[in-house]
Amino acid sequence: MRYWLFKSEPSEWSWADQVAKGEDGEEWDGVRNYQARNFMREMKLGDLGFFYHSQKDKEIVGVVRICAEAHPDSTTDDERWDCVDIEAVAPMPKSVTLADIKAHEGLQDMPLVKSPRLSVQPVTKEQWDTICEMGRYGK
DNA sequence: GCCAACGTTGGC
DNA sequence: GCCAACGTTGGC
Repeated sequence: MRYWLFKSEPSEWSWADQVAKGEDGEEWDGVRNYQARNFMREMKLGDLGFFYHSQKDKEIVGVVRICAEAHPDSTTDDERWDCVDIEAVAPMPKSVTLADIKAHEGLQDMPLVKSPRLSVQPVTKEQWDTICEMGRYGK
């Protein structure tokens, strides 16, 4: 099982939009970046991810699960682009802000901090556990 | 195949 | 709203 982070601008696609989709999930489409695509190709059914709001909020607001592995992006005919489907699992009881992450020992190496523009990123088990604790995301 | 130009993203 | 960083595109 691996962990990931999905970044979205809330005005484009927010956590509320994701939750509204329920168990059907939604394509994480529109990604036109090779690194991000490659990460999506590595994702397995059941992997978990953080849902991050960029721009105004800059915080992790919820947890999602991969509910379909990589398949062609339906928003383009360009066969280079694949995407996965994700479904909302639960909100973060306490959202974890970018400032929190930057201030926290051991989290400064996250791509979120180092490569803020990468829209899909891997998260290590240690980082995952730390952030869950910060967000009071329980077992 | 290189590299300059351009567009986009996202933090501040 | 600005600007820096980065990735992609396209001309050569």
